Amino acid sequence: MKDHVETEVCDAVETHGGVIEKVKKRMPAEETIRELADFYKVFGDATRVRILCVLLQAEVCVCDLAELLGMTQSAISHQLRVLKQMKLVKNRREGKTVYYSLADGHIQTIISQGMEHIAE
Amino acid sequence: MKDHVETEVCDAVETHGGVIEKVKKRMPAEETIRELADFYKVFGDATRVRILCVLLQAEVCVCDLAELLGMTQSAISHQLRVLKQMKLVKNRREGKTVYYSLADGHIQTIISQGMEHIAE
DNA sequence: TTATTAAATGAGCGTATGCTCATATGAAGC
DNA sequence: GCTTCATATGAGCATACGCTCATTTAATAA
Repeated sequence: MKDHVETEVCDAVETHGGVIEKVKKRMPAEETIRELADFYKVFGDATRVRILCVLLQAEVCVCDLAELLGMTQSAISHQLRVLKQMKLVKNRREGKTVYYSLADGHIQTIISQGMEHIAE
Repeated sequence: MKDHVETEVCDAVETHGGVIEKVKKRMPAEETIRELADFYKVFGDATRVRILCVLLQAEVCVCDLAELLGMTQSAISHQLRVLKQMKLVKNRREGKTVYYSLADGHIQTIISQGMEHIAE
């Protein structure tokens, strides 16, 4: 394995090189992929999914979320911040209370899509 | 407001208790949510997304993937294991070479869905 | 058998992540 | 002003994760 610089390709089939070039050309931009991964990362935590499942049903305040999910207000608040940064939820203030709701209709679709897969 | 034991709910609006009960009843099972989060977690890493993007286009072997993505064979192999455990990819052996491909048509849909969202 | 090549895997390490705890902010009432 | 209640946020910590490196497994060929 010391032939030429950036080649670690097995030589089982000679055509690999050609396939590699073709695939490379059609790959999404690195930035796009990174954003996509960051987006899905948000769904990759049970607490956040649970929050989204609640918001799928109703607009609720932080303390209700904490009660519903049996978690600390602080923990919920931290996660809501993540969800908001990724534009998955929005909020509105009413006096001392802050109400959160889904920011986007896609979210329902995305969750359903995942459900379908795990249902096999 | 000290009506029942596990109440940490704010009393901004009296109806919260009712909403909480309703939402609770319609929540997916904990196990389902955990599985869903684990499923999306797999998409939450740029390397794995890149691998999936490659496999979206062609069936390739491990060393081709490593070459394509400019990464170690070991790193790729570790990630392929994760993808396989989650049933996102399947493989077939041909001599010394192992070819990987997508295990499921859903994956295309899921990636597209994410792309749509980040495109805003 | 031994050698070679592709892939898989375990250990270890540095970083990221999700929580807790304490504190800060913001809004209402006194 | 001060107090209370709902929420936000920073620090710290324990765990999870993704890579590297070394080694092992698997298949072929000599």
